[in-house]
Amino acid sequence: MDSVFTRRVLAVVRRIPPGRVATYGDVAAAAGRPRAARAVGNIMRDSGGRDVPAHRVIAAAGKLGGYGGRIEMKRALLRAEGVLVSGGRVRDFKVRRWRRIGQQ
DNA sequence: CTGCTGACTGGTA
DNA sequence: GTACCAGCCAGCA
Repeated sequence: MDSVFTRRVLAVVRRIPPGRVATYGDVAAAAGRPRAARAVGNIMRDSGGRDVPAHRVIAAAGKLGGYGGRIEMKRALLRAEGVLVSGGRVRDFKVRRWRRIGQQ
């Protein structure tokens, strides 16, 4: 069974709109634990198979972060939503970043 | 309980 | 710009 924190994190990630991205820290904050970015990463790693757009969760400063060793797939999914990636960074990160998730 | 392990982050050099 | 580092925290042995 998932812990409360895990469920909250998954719920938050599911609210990220297509074409937008959020950092592990943003998700952690939205889930109520601003400093649990690493824990969020662990949850994303184990979120395979679930109905969760984990590819929209990236690292700080627009860096891609990980994707179970399948970064190419992460880039492809983002590109399919109109999010361009170059030099290992999401372009227009500041504009595409989804903050304050949970407040609408 | 203790002690790792990370899809992390912000600070410093 | 890059590199290293301490702090962080859920999950698991």
